[in-house]
Amino acid sequence: MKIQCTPIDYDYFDFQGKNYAKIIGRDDKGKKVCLIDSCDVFLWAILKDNIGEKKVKEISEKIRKIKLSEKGRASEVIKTEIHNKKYLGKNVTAIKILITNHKDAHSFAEKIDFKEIDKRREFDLPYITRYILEKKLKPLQWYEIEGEILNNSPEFGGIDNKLDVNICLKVEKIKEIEKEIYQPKILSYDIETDEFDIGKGHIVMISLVGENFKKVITWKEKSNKEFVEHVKDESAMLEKCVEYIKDYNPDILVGYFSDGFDLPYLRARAEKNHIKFNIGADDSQPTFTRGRLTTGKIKGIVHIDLFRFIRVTYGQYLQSETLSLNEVALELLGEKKNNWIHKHSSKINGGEWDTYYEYNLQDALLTYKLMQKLWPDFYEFTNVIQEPLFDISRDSLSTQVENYIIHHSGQYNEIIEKRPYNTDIEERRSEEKYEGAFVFQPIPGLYDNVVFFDFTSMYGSVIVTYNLSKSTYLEKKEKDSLKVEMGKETVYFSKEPGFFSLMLQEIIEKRKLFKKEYNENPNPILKARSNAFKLLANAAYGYQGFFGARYYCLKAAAATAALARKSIKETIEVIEKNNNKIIYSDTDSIAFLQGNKTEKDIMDLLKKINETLPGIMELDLEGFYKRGIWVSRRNGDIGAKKKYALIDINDKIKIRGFETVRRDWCNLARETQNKVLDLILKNGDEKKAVELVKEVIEKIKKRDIDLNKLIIKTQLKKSIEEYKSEGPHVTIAKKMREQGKPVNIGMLIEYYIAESDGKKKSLIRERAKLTDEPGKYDIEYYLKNQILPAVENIFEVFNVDVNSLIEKKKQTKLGEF
DNA sequence: GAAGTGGATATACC
DNA sequence: ACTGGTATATCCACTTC
Repeated sequence: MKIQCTPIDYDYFDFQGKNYAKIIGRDDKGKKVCLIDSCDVFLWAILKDNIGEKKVKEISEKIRKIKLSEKGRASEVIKTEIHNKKYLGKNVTAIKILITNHKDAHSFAEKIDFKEIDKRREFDLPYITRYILEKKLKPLQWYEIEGEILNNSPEFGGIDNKLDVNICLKVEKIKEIEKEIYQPKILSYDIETDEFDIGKGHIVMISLVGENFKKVITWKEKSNKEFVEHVKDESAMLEKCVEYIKDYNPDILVGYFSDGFDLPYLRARAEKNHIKFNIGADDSQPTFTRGRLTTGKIKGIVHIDLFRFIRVTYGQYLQSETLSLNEVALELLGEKKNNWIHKHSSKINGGEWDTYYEYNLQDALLTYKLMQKLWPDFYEFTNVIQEPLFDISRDSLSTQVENYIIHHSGQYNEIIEKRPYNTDIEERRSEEKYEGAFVFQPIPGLYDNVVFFDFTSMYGSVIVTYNLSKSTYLEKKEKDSLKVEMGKETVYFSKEPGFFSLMLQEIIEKRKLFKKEYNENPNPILKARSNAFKLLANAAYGYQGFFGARYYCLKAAAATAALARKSIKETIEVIEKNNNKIIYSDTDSIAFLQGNKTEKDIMDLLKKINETLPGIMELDLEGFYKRGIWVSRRNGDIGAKKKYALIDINDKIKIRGFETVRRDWCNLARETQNKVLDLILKNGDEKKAVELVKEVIEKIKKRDIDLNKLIIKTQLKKSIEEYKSEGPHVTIAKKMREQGKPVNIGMLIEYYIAESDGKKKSLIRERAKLTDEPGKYDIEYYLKNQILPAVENIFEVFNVDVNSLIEKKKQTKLGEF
């Protein structure tokens, strides 16, 4: 039997003491297939230097005879092979130890403690990773698979009988083929419940959205809406839901925050109703792994929680202030959630139910559309990193970088470094922080004609150019090595290119290539591809300084920062020597005055600098700006770093660091500051802006401001009990909890500051009120703690004291009484 | 009980 | 605990006089 198919979900099982991969995929006709396959499982024993050939063979033989019997499983070494490998860039002799069961790799590693053995490695690779590496059956690519059909076969304990797939194949031959990018079958889901705590209240309705498929299943009010299906009770609703999912037979079941809410809730209610939520391809129920975050897994279907993917890998490129479904959908799709204020189902009137059903359906619809929109990104990440979609959608950035390394180490014949033990992690975490980026101390002022240069992928380029990594780090000075001075300390790196730098070089080159291709031919796939490489390039530096990394090397991270500092300072000097005044610089960018130079002069300067830059270091023109403003810090009179605003030739404004871009300031302060910056940058003076601020002050005093504009939003970053210092948002979170409102870690807590009602209340938190709590906003607070701080330093640039505006008015006002 | 200071906290920049 | 360091600013908690 020969089929064409693409692997989607990877799982594995044990049969008669051996491991087998169980892969769910689709064939070219859209049928669900299951592939059963196995691969060599092994670990490496790396020998110490200068062990004679004979001795190596002897040890190899000794290892060959090791047997284990653990957890009722007899396991043994199948064979051993002697190889010339590389480990951290050095040539080593290593014994490849093939064993019967992957789960015993750790135990074997512990048993191999001969004195001639230096290190044991690759006992900690997950089986699926090992399988993909060995068989090169990469997720979402296309293959021609030859194999034996399992049909009612007793082999593997009759596994094919238990699986809801069209074909079950025992793999014999794998051949990669070219085909179009796979478009998965997606089903999205969303639930509405009476209570927020998992499983506490009833599930009122479940919505499902797929291609030409929209459903809301409910046991509450009947409806004439064609998409609403009414059943008799919660239990029947859950069973109907299972039926629809099985019927639709998706590759991907997607929700928004579904790891933390929808899926565990469904599972909990099924349990309460004594039924099975058996949506797995083998009729199993979803399972949950309890880490810091709950993760919901379904056999044979890739469960994706879009929120998680967006938060770790995608969020940094979004403008949205929260990563709520509403905001993300608005930004990426231009669509919103429907309006609905959550109520217990007992408090909903008959006529309101249709609104509720539509609201629920819209959420699933948005989730479905978002999944489609982000599919190119999921696909490209999977393609580049080569781990299964399930992991790609949840892994942290460091893990993504690490998996990229693992799946590309073969090119370098490298034995993969081990994961750090807890003792290693403890030690790493206790290491002193190193000096990071250079930030130029700006002088407050309004500047005309500002030019911005920046380095492309600066840290990545530094790592590649200077070859900075764990494998190239030298314990002591060697001849022809690179010397890096970092304050008191001096470190050395080999000039022999290391595999980490080579890999990163490839990543940066591909990023440049795909970016260029995208610019010539803009399409979502090229954008996603370029983005995937950009993300890896940017994360590689942080990875080397991350305590959990296999290829952790704090010295390399410190040297990267040191050489980046050196590089930017030297570039600053060149620009200064060209008679251009430096205004600002942060990490990889430099702002300076164009002065009397033409744009061509500036481009020539850029070209000249690039000619002298080493390796793959590259300086780019970020832009020409008509005007820019830098202000002073609120306490102290020096210029504030990381805070400036620019206007370009097309009157487009770019704001960095100001309150305008901070979500923990009330909208009135943000809007006012934004308008002030706009007026100043456009007009080149402050006069109109002063008038504007006066008006706002008057409005506040007259209580003419809508409360919505005064709401302050602060994120609850940990549980209420963990706070040592109780800020206003924590007090409000406490109140919300008392009122039975949902309070979760990560939530934005909303409140406003009210006038104290009689008793003296010196603390701000004592005056903080919930948005729906009646009260009068505190005029003084909003003037002195919101509006003034937001504009004071901007006007200071023009020697205008806004403080006096408030005080003066206040006196006249007092005089009136 | 006001004033000053350091710590805790949140958020942004790159 | 789940990439790094640099920086601003608020509000609380505590000390001091």
